[in-house]
Amino acid sequence: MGVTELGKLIPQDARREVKLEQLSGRSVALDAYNALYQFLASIRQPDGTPLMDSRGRVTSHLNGLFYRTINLVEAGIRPVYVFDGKPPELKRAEIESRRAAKEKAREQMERAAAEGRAEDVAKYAKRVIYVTDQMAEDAKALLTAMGIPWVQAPSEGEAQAAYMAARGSVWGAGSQDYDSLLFGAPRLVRNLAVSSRRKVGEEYVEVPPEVIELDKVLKALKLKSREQLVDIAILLGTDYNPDGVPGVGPQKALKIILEQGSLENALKTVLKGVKWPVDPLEIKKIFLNPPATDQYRVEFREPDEAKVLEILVEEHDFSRDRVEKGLERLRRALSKAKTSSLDSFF
DNA sequence: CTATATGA
DNA sequence: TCATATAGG
Repeated sequence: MGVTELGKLIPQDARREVKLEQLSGRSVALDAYNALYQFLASIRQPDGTPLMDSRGRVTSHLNGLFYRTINLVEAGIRPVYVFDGKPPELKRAEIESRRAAKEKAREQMERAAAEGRAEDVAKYAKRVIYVTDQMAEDAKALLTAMGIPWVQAPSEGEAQAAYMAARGSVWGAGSQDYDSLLFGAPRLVRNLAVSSRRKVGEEYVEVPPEVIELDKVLKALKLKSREQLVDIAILLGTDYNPDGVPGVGPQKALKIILEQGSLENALKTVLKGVKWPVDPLEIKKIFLNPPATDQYRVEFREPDEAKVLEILVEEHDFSRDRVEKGLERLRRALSKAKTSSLDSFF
């Protein structure tokens, strides 16, 4: 989810649309949960069923991860996937409320199925998506076999990705959410995919990758610091207070922080009396100083092709032919990157 | 979401 | 070669 409202505040001149190839040679710390969730949401049959192996285990996340990763590497991009750890205590209420919403959607889906309303089944199925621990483990195993680095975050994955970008371990953080900027990533890459066509209603619109720089965002909004951006986000709503402040939208939030200078000041003045589900200053602390580790390595390896085949073909019933083709593309892309003197993967 | 088949 | 439809697991 993240802070969707914040997107409305980020003007066009702080965004830069790019072609995938323009990111060649750059490394990006990708929010793995974000990616897996999207694969699970979109890689489905028309009736809403995800891809599954013969034992009924969902494989949509592996399908998406395999091909997306190959495409990125082919474009010369070095992906590093960052997995979530333990969520902050502050997120507990929101996690519970999401769980409840999914439970409700699951009931609606079952009713629609019983009543033979196929379209509704597909609709509700997309609300009942869980990225399970098993799926994350599957994804890590596949990445390891492909020779692609991944990092286990102590807490929020986006915070870890931002930390890695901030200290120069990677060029940028990749996610659909804007939280990476709040966590201090100097650059956020959104829509990092190849086929960038996305369904909007009945139409398909092109959604190219875009790079958003924190400095440009602050400048465009005339903010003094990331801290003020965090303050605005808290007014708009974050994962820790999803509803934000009632009656405060992007423009008003910006105005309040520009005028008051800080959330602390605003709380004493224009926001006096506002009820918060959790202490807003605790939210601020998480964004400004989130748990992150420096126990990681951004190291690419030769793919273990036999292992990839074992996981995808033998274990999960992928077509051997397709996987071999994918591996060949990966091998070629890596060897190309390896011989290029400008940018070595290894 | 992405690969692949299909057919102008 | 390209756009569009459909399968993938």
